[in-house]
Amino acid sequence: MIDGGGPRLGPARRQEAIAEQILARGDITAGELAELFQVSLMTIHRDLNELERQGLVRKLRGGVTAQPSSVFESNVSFRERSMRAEKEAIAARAAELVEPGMAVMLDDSTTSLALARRLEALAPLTVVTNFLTTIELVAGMPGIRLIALGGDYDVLHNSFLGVSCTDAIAALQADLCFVSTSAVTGGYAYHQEQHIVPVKRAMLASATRSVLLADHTKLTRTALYRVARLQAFDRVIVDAGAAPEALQELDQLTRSLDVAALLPPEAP
Amino acid sequence: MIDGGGPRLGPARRQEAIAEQILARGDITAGELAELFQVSLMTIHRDLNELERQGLVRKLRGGVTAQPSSVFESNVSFRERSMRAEKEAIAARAAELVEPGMAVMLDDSTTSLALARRLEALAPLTVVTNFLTTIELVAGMPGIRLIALGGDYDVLHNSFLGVSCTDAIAALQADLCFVSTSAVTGGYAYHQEQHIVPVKRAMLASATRSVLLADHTKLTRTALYRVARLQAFDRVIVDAGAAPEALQELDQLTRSLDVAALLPPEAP
DNA sequence: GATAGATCACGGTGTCCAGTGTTAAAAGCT
DNA sequence: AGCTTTTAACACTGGACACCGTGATCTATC
Repeated sequence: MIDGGGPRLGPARRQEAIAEQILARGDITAGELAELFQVSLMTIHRDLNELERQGLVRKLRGGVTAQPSSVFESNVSFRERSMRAEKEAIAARAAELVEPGMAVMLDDSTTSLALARRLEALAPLTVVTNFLTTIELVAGMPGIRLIALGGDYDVLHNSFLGVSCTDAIAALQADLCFVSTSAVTGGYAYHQEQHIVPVKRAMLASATRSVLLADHTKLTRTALYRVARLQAFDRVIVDAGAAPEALQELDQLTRSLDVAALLPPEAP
Repeated sequence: MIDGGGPRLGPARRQEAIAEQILARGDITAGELAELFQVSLMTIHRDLNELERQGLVRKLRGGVTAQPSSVFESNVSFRERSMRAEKEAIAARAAELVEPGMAVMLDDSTTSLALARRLEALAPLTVVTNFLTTIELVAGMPGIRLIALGGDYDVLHNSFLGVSCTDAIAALQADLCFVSTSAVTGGYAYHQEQHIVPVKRAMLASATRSVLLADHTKLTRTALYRVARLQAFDRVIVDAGAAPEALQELDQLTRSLDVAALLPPEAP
């Protein structure tokens, strides 16, 4: 009983809820979903097509099943909406490290994106990134010099990767680089996807100082590919939602740990 | 007497007309413009701020004057609207040279952009470009692999330039590259701006075959910086609006000339 | 300081488009 | 074939946003 006749959700929210429902139950029919969310069958089909395109579910005649992959690296717009407060808190703290005149490097994470939004106030600044979303954002900021990192375009992350990208990074030297990974455990930062790893490593190598950004959910997770030791980062920033024991352990393993307090919810 | 009480123009059109007016007269007051275009003073000021941001005019107290630069390299959205039919004709002809499976390189010109719009139908394909507008467009095309060329972001062209860009180009090899320049005269292709030149040259060097795209207005114009000999291009495509004698002369100077007939105006 | 010019802040208005439903046609299954 | 599920096509709608004007406020120039 997820939805007891509550207010209509936007399509994005509804698709999340549908995915959740499918992930939990394993499978379901389109008709059930239509009933559950009080929308037409057509709308459900459209949602399912979208979720299938994202690789989260499989449609078959008569219903839909969860994609049997254990990997769950969701797409940009989804990641963008989750942990928003935590990301903002981390971004705010990260912004304190940036001073006018610096060249900062940002990776293709939504946490970095949150940081990018705060950079206009710190102009003049040079921003280097391989994240198309950030590129489009920063391109509109007066006073900020933008250097884009090219490479093979990756739909899922909306960013540029591959050899061209790492080569381009190697030819630069930034004052400060901000990187986020999908998991942080046992003194190492991990990432779910292999092809992202060399890019993040190249960024670390081409920056004078580097900072790891990780919301607290990353601390209890694990992922397949090792990116770097935590000691490789000059600083690690997490939000205050983490368990005390996790923070304590982390503090032992990092050169400098920063716990960002959650900000009061903004009043638009 | 530009506007005799005709229908209200959209802001873009009006700003063009204002620029034209200023370019012709040298200077004018905000009040006169408000009267001329039948809009409020505030709107005129907003238009003038925009034109000033684009570097076309200079505002001073009591009026506005033309920017004394002879250069008139207008911005993307302006270029996009001019010579539309010609660009489409050229793009259509250029698309005939592209075959599925190829890797094609596109420069930061609106003519190339028109070509990019036609590429989805020719998938699978690899597209390489430094033009942010094209990047955003192609990123949404399934079946097309996109390789972005990074570099220093240039607001005016909405593209990436500089050493990082030429380096990235040099590391690649495309089957076919499409380039456009601001002027074509006396056996050479010229461009108005210095920092664009190395990028176009790098593209020529990194492509097996190269094509120059030029609408007929380029043939009677000239620009400061020499990009390359016309002989350096395997093919030159112009639209049918060119003067016969100009075409004849051009034919002598190019390896292979292609005159694209204007398409019938599309019926949306 | 007086005045004309420029900007700011707010609210109104029209347009555009994402999102949705309906109906009809197509495609699978039994 | 007969049914169900899925897709295609079209029209509607509500909200977002661009655009513009009005009046108040700020600023330069005399």
